[in-house]
Amino acid sequence: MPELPEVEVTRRSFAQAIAGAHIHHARLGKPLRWPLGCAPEALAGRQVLQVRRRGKYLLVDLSQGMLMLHLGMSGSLRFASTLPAPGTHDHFDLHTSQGVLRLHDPRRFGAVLAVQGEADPIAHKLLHKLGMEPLDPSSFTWPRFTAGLQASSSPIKSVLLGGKLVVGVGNIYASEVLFHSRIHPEMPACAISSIKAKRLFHAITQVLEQAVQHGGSTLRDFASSDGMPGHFQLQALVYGRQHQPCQHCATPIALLRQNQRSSYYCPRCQRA
DNA sequence: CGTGGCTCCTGTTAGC
DNA sequence: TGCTAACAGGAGCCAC
Repeated sequence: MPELPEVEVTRRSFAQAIAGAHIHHARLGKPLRWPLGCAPEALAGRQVLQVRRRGKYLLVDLSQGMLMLHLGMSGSLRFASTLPAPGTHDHFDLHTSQGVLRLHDPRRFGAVLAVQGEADPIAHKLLHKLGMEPLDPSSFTWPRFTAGLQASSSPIKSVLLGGKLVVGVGNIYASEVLFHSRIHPEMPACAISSIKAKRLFHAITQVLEQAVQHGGSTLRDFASSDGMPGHFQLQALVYGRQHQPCQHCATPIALLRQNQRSSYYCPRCQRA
């Protein structure tokens, strides 16, 4: 379900409420992408310190070690003082002194990992290769961005989705951001002009930031952890709009497949 | 070593 | 209307 804005909105919706909570017990449902890494009983007694985010991972710091949560394609979190009995797609519950944190994930591409910390081999393997944080100006800088583009001959759409240069841009926002910067999705990253690269750099920040501010959603079924649905203020300009007129030039939006993912673009505004 | 394809799983939708 | 097939917001892994 989630790209960076949805993950960040989810984080903000329960980070304060869960901070300081003591874990009573944890419950697992069906297997997720990876095993938890410890017996659920081993989490009892630990305290939740804070919730951070790295890329699309949520990092729940505990008094001992941390939990890494990933929502995959279809995951969502709820945090409430009480929740109904778990349904078929509720695969992780963390009962605490301040409420229950629940992962709902029909497709089960998501994950909950109990690790020692960021230096833990498993955590390190997943986190160390992640690219720049687009909403952190000290991480996401123009020199690094343009150097990264120069270093790859892959199509720009693949580079954005790859997460090695910048994290958090998923399939929807990749199309949106390329439309905003008027770059064809198949353009090799290293062939993008400096002008267009600069537009892309700013579009990534602006589009993601705006999405966070508006409650996170071009997504159909997104809801934050308090159950509030996304507002849909943020209409996608190209994603999912094949055949519909481009908002700038009225040319029908086109669809192409790259690495088994759909890319939507305006063939006129985003000429190669 | 960079790159692209495959894979995990279930629910929804498009097309016949 | 009903069945089937294609497709869906991610990303690690493994062949080239």
